[in-house]
Amino acid sequence: MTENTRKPKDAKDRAQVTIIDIARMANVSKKTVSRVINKSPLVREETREIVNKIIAETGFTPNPQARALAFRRSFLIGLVYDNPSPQYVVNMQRGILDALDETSFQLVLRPCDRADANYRERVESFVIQHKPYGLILTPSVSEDDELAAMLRDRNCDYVRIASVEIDDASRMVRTHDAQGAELAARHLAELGHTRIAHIHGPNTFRSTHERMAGFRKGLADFGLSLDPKLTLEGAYTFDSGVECATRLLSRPDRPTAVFAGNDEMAVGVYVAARKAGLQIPDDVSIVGFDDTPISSRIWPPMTTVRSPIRDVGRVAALRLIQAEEDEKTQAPGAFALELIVRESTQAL
Amino acid sequence: MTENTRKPKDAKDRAQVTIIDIARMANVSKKTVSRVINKSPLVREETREIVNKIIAETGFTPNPQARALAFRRSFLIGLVYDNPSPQYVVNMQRGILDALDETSFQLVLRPCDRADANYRERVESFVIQHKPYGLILTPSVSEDDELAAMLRDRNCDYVRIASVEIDDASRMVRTHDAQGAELAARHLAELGHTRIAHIHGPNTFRSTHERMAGFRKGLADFGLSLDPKLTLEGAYTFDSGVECATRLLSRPDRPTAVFAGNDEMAVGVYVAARKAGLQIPDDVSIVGFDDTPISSRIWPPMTTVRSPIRDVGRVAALRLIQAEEDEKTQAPGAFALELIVRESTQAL
DNA sequence: CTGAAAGCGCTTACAG
DNA sequence: CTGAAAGCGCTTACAG
Repeated sequence: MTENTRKPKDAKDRAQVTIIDIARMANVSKKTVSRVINKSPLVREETREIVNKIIAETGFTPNPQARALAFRRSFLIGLVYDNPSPQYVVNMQRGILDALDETSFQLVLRPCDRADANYRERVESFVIQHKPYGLILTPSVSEDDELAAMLRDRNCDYVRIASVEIDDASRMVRTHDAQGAELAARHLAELGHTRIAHIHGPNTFRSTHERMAGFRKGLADFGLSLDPKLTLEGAYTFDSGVECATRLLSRPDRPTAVFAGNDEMAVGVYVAARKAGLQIPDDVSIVGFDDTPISSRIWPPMTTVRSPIRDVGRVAALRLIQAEEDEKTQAPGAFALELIVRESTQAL
Repeated sequence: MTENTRKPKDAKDRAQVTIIDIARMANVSKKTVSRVINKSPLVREETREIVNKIIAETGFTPNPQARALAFRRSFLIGLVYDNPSPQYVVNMQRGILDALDETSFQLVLRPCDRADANYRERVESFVIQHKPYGLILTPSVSEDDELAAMLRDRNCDYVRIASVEIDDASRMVRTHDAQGAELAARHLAELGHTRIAHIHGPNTFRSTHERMAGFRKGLADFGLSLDPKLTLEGAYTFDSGVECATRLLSRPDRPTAVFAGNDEMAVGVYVAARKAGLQIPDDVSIVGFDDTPISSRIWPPMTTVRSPIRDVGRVAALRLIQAEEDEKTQAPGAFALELIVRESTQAL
């Protein structure tokens, strides 16, 4: 092996080990090394072992820039999001990073703004320029069929996270929002509430309708229904939660329970309740959605629907980076939600 | 120009425009185009204009993978963080993305865990493999001199965000934590508080000592000092805030005000106060640090020290991507903090 | 199952 | 100020 030693290119002997070095040491062509790296089946098992051994010994890792150039595809996974809740984004990032850890894929952030008329073009430019390995789309951008069509057209792999099946199963990771909202409804009904308000998200979001439909279904099981006068459209933001709740709680027939479409708005309901001099849960029960950290930090701790966002992110990333064969042994493509009962709800 | 038209490589005529196409159209060598792209001064102004015009017309953008391979340096900016507060991370990301928007730099996430014995090696592997254009280090990893030394050794550019000058000015973005904490102390002293508790961060963090020193100084201006019995070490986490505050608030000589080293812990103080049956701010005033979103969402809204994290992120990113000449006209390398007075503090 | 040639789209080092 | 050659470290397409 000493005869293969190359003169170091700099004083610190940090000349990068390349596929050529490995090829020389293994007495094969660099193409064969490339085949081993890319797990091609067209390599004799014995050859593969020799090459892998040398790769392990030298600590060689292929240069991602060179691979990207030759592959015409980079090793970046783009997270495309347009989400009012920072916590959702952070949890999603964690899940994706869980999956990318120890791989040579990198997570790249692509926030966007659906209100921006050029937002699809911006994503498209990114795709054209950086040729990401794949994109993960979170609600509500995940619901944009035009965006998805553009990506297919551009031959860019993607996974859509959504509460409804809006694409091929292989390109979807689903969260069963309706079922989660149903749990919330049943919980409130079981506690004896009948005058129940719902502050939902923007009508342009699929999740809004999913959650509302599930909530309705849960109520219906107890012979209850959603009073239109107690059903308000929020914006999934804290401020909109405060505003809607202020209106609801000042009504003469004030609701005894409020189900908010996400935690951000639910926290807004807390503040509106306090400002109105109401006690939680004595005067009003509150249920949120997402189980973001704030729900357990606020007082009283909030009953909410847990969406396993981190798991969702992990599975979405695995979808993109795993070979098709592995995919069969893989995690589920849909996640059930669970109700986390804390202290913001109580029997009437 | 028609004679330069190349046969499209695929049906959709999406063969990428390359530097060669531009060179042909401009009647120069590709090297000259390269010089224009890289803003080399060694190009005649007239030539530069012609080339730039054609670049603009064709919408050409140089392939980042090819550039990275040739440059031996990628266009990725890595955010290296090990921070207990998700909000800090999100705000930092936003600021960095503000700066990278419309450039061809991409933000890549590199969370790490200082408790992991191999954490420096992990960062090092990333640097060796991906050759990032630069790294942004946030507290507390930014305080690790060994990490910085490794990066210098590896010729990897970086910016450290910290509350004290621990590196060359060009590699630092500072937040004046001490000065911010001083504002908090003066505020509480002016309100007439004298039995003031402080829950600080881990002793291993520089920010802990900066904030504590500033707080002490502010108190001293009013002839007050920090009682060691009312000074507890937290972990910058919500749970540690609850725990420390529970101990403080159950003392016979219960403090009338608590200054927490960050918002996360301050929110823990809220919960401990409520559990102890105390009213905020009537029974106890609370001041946090960071002005993360939760501080304005919680009830009563929290008085806290605002750290312009997003701005800090933006400036840190600009430091990395701007040419040296631009740097002179650039934003400041240090940020003052401000006290946001809300409703969690009141006169004794 | 394996390899030699050409190429991915840029930049460096050298020459003029 | 400009360019021809070689190279960055891989993979594709082809051949055997």
